[in-house]
Amino acid sequence: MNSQEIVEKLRLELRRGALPLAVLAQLQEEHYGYSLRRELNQKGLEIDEGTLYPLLRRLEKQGLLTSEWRSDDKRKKRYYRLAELGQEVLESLIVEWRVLNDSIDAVLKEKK
Amino acid sequence: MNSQEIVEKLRLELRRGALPLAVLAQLQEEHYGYSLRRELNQKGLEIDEGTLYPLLRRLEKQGLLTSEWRSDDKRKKRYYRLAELGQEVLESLIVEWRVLNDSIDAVLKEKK
DNA sequence: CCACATACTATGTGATACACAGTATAGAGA
DNA sequence: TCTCTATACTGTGTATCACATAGTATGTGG
Repeated sequence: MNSQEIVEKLRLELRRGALPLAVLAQLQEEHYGYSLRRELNQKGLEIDEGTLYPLLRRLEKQGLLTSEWRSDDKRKKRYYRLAELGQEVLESLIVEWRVLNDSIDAVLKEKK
Repeated sequence: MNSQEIVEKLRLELRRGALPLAVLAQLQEEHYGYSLRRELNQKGLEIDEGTLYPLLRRLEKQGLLTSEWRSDDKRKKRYYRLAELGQEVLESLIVEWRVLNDSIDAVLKEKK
């Protein structure tokens, strides 16, 4: 395994944990899977379909999201938005994110 | 599963990806496992022994760290420090960390 | 009419943090 | 001396989850 591959793998791990946070935060506005993916992509968070859809189902199963099949134009889409529980969880997660950031900053500050 | 448990699980996932980054960054100074753990704990990054030691071995196996058994005082300890490859990887990871931060900030900024 | 974007589903795999348990030494206080 | 705690590391099993890959199906522009 070369250095490039190692970095790539660590990069994936790094993003992995941040995905639920990003998804929850983004779903303060209603989105369907595809538009959510586009939105996150634009903000620099590439997320595979095979990652996003199961994640959405998982978060819904946990009661953090609600969803609804609708056909606004012609196609049927599953629209997701943050549930009340999701809002609470999101707020806690944001706090955790800040804490984590401070910790990492503390480690990086020393020598960098 | 209640809201508390969900948050806790997501929190773990969040930190998970950041651990290699923190470990690599901290090992710009030499440390043995125990002192490394103490150091990270102080900075707010609690890391289990069962997580840290395997992680160290993995990073060494990938050539990012070098280690050496030594008995400075009485006890024998395995001292770790960043290898040259580790330095490169660390620098890339820091860049990725900043990118991720910007992305998350972009998502959070909208409504929070 | 056909290539492409859209929109979602399904399955298998590999990586890995953590739980839990175990081994062993050193130092301090009773 | 005995025991307790901190130190220091190893080993095994499990659950979770992102990703790879493939498949289904519909709308749209040329």
